Amino acid sequence: MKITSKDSSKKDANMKLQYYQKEDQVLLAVDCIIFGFDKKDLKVLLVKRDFEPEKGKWSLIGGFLKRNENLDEAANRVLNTLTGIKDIYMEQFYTYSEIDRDPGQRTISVAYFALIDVHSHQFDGILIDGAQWFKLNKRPQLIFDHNQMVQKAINRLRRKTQTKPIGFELLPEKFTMRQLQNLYESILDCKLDKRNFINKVNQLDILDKLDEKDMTSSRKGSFLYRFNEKKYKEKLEEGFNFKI
Amino acid sequence: MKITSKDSSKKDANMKLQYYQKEDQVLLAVDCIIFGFDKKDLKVLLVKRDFEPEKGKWSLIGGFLKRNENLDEAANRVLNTLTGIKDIYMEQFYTYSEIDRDPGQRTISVAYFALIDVHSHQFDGILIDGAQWFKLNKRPQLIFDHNQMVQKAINRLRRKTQTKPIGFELLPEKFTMRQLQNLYESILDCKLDKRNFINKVNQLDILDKLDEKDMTSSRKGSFLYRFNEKKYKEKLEEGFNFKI
DNA sequence: TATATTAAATGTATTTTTTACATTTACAAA
DNA sequence: TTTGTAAATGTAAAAAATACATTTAATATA
Repeated sequence: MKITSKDSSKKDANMKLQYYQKEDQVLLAVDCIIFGFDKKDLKVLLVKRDFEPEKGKWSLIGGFLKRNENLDEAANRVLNTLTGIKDIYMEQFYTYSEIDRDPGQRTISVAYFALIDVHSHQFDGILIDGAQWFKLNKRPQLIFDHNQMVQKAINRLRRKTQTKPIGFELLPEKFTMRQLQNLYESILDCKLDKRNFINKVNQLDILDKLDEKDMTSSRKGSFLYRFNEKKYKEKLEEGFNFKI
Repeated sequence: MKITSKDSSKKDANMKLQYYQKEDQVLLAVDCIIFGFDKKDLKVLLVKRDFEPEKGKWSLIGGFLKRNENLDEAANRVLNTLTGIKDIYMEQFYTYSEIDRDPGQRTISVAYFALIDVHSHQFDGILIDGAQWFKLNKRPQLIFDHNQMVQKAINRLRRKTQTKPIGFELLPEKFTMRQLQNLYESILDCKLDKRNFINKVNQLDILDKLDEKDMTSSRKGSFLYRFNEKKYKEKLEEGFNFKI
């Protein structure tokens, strides 16, 4: 019975092949640039590759697309399998297709970037073997075209965080203004004026100021804020534009 | 001899397959959103599909990636084969991978948008059978996820033309200020103030004002301008940012 | 050759946004 | 109670964006 069912599924697959039979097929991979933010530094999660070719070298987290999933699903599966992480912000940004980009075999790779809160509980210590966080400007050389991918991801992140409120994905749910400023300073790689930054963020009017304070950074303590997504979406409908 | 040579090339192909043998392979397509600008209207070039499935319906121009080319090459080849157009501005922007997006067979499609000068000589009359320009807001329903692709391409075009001087790709080499303004008005779908627009463009200081006038639009005639790419690139190096 | 017509060309005052910048405050630790 | 430390706060100046009306150059026509 099992064999029969396998056969019939194969037949289905074959029937679907009727239209474009003569075309070349290729391997499709996904690679993920995983960004994290720790104190004042933007970081990227890399792994030591544990299979050939280029075994032992630093690499992005990646894997192959399977027949029964779309690319977003593949990216999430790969990420989850290799790191245990799930339900995080992820976005496809470019597809790499140079013929010899992967010496193992002709492979086209669709690159994603992901944003995670490094201090979230799903992380607590558990980084898989061979995975390591690197400060962006201290990252090692990567295999294939992965360096290029990281650079393009940084550019995209830089652009997008200025017009969409995705930066909050890199922070804990509750954060101080100073943390938010540090985040933007590290992403944009520049110094920002403290007062102007706070004024600007307050004008956006999409954060809730909490009654809690973070006491780790000073005697006085600094108020915690939380991104109010509902409010943001309401304002969007009214034509509001996020802009840092 | 021919057979031998074929065999050996097959062997080479097989040798390359050693690393990722068990992974699924898929068809990779490219689809092109070709934008043109005519008088006051942004347009898109569509074709009546002449093969199954969905034969006879309106579609983007597309084709399959071949083993011996990268995606940019595929996009250019497909465009050239189907329309005769070559050497134009083209940019990859998103990869579509829903499992049933193409009922013919599982196909992942990498979408490109292209910008052309509708009045350039390589066009002179010769539009292939079944191809037709449509005003953006009067375009027909398209097959598969092509409507989605066009919408995303428009968004990308809108964003990018505001920060990069790619709009000129849609105009003839020499153009009037009014044509340039019409172009931006149609891309951004809004009215712009004539004097402010001219002032802003002049401040950018990347156009050459020619001694020629275009006499078709008025008795007085209006001066022709030309984008000075060299000047633009020099200014870029000095930290200049294009912004309309 | 004078007149009419049409779109092109031009500048400024006002408003809004961005920038630069220094003092006081709240709390914990000594 | 004093001290040290980062947090909190507001305003004036500069720059950028906006709103807006008249004159001009050329052809066509009377």
